[in-house]
Amino acid sequence: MKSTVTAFQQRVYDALRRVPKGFVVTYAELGRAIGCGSPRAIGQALKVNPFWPEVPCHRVIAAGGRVGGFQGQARGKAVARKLRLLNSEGVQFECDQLVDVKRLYSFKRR
DNA sequence: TACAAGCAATAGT
DNA sequence: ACTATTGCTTGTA
Repeated sequence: MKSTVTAFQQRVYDALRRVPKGFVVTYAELGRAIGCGSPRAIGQALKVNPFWPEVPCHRVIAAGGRVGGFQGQARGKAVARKLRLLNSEGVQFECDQLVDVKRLYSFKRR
């Protein structure tokens, strides 16, 4: 199978690459950055993630500071690994929730 | 080409 | 807590 990267995925990866290390971004913000109102589409694109680890999908979290899912698992070890990765980058989580909301990155359009 | 099903969510009730 | 909505991808006919 050939990895078919669509324009939408390109946008998602491009926006995600803009996120600096130690920061996280929510599906809503990311979707807003690429002009998409459906975070599920983003999850679909991140699930394939042909640009790993260049595209840090583990930096994408759900709204409200929740963790969300990872690698196709909305709950499980994969999510625990995601928390561990983020914790290693300086983002602290507690009870599957973001501790420092300031770690949330916002896409500023200008 | 057309239709149907699925996905790491969010918002509203 | 549950249901409805939403945008995109993939597979089958």
